[in-house]
Amino acid sequence: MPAGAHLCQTELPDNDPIRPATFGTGRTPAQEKRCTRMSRVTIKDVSKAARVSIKTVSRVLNKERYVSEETRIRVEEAVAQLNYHPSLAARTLAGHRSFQIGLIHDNPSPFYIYNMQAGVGQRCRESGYRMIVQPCDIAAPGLLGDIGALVDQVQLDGIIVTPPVSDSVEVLAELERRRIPIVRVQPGTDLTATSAASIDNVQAADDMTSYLISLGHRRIGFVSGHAGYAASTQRLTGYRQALLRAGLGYDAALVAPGRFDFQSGVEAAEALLAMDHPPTAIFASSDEIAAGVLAAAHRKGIGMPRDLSVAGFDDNDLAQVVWPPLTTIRQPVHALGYAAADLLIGAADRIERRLLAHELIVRGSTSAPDEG
Amino acid sequence: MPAGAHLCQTELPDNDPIRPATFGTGRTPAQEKRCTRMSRVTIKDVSKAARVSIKTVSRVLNKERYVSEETRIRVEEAVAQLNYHPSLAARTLAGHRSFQIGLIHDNPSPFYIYNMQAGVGQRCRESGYRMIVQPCDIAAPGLLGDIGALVDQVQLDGIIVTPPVSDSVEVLAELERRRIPIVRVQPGTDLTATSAASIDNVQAADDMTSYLISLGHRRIGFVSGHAGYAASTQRLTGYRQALLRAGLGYDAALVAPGRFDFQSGVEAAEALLAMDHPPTAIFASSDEIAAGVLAAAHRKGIGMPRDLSVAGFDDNDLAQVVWPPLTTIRQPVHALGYAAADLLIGAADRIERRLLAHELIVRGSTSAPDEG
DNA sequence: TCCGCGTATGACAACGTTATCCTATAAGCC
DNA sequence: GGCTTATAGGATAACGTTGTCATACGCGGA
Repeated sequence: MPAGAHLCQTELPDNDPIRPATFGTGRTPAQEKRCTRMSRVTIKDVSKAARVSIKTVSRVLNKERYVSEETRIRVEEAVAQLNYHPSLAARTLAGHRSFQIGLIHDNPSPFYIYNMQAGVGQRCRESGYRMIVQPCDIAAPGLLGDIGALVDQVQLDGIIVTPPVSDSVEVLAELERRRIPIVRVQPGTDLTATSAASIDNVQAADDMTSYLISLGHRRIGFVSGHAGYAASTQRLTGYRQALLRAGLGYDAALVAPGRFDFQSGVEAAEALLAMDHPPTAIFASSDEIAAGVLAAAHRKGIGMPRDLSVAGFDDNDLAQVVWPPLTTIRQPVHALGYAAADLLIGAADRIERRLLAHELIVRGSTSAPDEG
Repeated sequence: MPAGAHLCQTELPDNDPIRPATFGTGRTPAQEKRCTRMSRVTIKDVSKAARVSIKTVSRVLNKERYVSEETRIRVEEAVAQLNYHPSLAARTLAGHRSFQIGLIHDNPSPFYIYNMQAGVGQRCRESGYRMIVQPCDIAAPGLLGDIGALVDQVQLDGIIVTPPVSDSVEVLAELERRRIPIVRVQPGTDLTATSAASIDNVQAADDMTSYLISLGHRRIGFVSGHAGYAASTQRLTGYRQALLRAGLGYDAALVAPGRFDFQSGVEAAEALLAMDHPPTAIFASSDEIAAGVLAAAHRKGIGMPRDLSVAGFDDNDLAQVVWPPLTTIRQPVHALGYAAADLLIGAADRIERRLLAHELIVRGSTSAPDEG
């Protein structure tokens, strides 16, 4: 895949009489260089055009001090005129910044990844950084090696880790050994170890549960998320906390295990709805799970929200697409990504935690329970 | 964000008596280097450990010829033992390859992006490439400049462009000026201009339409995709072609404009179902649109599939989540991404077109029309 | 006048690889 | 034996930036 391999065709004809096959080319290295026409515009070209040294061009590019207004303008004009873009590789090699940050994820939700990337990408663009996305499998044996290789090879300026990788102590240790700035999204453990961007999952689950209680529900089922995620535990905690505060008591039989996906929602709903005293409302730990609950209820011919209220968590695209549309908690995923990138790029080197606001979104999937 | 700024603390105490503040350090550059403990493992360290020259190490890393088995093993052992990872920046600067490929998209479907990235990412990992993801806005004024900057700065080895950017002549021209290998996903125009990975949209839409006809439907509505996408036109062509072949005739009144999203499906369905002679089946150009059609039909109390059959296109997660689950065309998005990356990394420099197979998936949203 | 200091600029050595050229050895052939 | 050829490996110059240090100038104060 040598991109420019064919560019120099015309310069050295094979039968060049000056060049006997057994000896050198008879040219100085400078002459040899390469076909100049297509070659890259470098800082040298800019420095010539602006009649300054390359160091001065470098100073302008990096907004360093001690450059006169007049010189700065001359350099900037040359840059624009030549359409010059500095080589990231050279900057990385010479300086100690690569202008690249990594985004590591092993997350089954396309919505989450998509919005996270959009947020990170936006912040990157604002400061001329590049985003290297590395999907991974948290259970794969080579995970640590892969991540280490990424950091070492690319010389990342920082790295963003999303759940559930954000709570892997092995990954965290591997990154810390490399002294690279880390930002975790929604970490559940070691909250002071790194910078982080989060929402308050406990409070959010409490809000939703309280809302269902306020509608008049007394038996509220809960479908938890995947075991490896801190958010799963936190949301369960919020659910329980709201029940206890309302004096309703916590019944473990009303809690079904889920895995943040549709199928687990179907299975959990089938189990909950088969109980002698089925719940009048089910609070699912994600919109995907809630969609599964809806499907299971549809299949049983249960009218919603009249005979069963269903609530989700996330407010991704799914929430408005299913029928009935989901009452859910809006999680600001785009803003989480933006904040995470900002903690790497914009914030100083210190550890900081950003807590973003969630929001209760009421749609058609919940109502007061039917009397009878 | 200087990652390693604090690493050298212990080496040069401020009151170092050997170093008067006004003069140099009195050390040779080599001594000055930096604290060796934390510094990067380089090819030099490997060459020392393996007792060969750095060039030989380079040869082993790049699998070049003329290295004896014995030497190769010694080098590989040293690499493993030192946990050496070559600097991408240095390789890029010195060689003609950056081992990075770009993925450009402006696509509203998280599912599409997610699977595309997974496919591209998998192929990249297999060959040690990195994937730089650049979301963009095809209508933004700075688009061309952004893409040019990406290619120039990072010195990408190749670039993958997904719809609708894959049909932007401006973007294509900008990339071709830079002589960078391009692979387009699902291009609709200039098919011989670049390598490409596609499915046969016309045939797929024909397949679905023919299937609906085979069920007994005679009035089949169609909701098209967004105007800027080649796939929109192609799918409409397939729909029309199947109708004409079956002798049913093409009725433009049965075609409603859509935009590949849920809301446009709702609007299109409302229009189609308000006709005097509403269609007995609606073929939507995407699963998102189909979900909108389902929602609109639910709202009108229409029983599905009994009173209305609905078909989608893509077979993304949505198709199994909505009620009833969608009959749709499976588009191998992951495989498209893998193929696209493979065309850059694995294939020679020539232009090649890969056509991947689609599949008709029958689920509960379609049936024979109700007689009456 | 001389020194010191802040500002503005340049020369040149890194940075860690690959590419080019060169040398050394061993094998094969006349 | 001498020549060529294939194999193996080294020395050194790029690559395009940033970092370090040196230098030049102008100005205020001793």
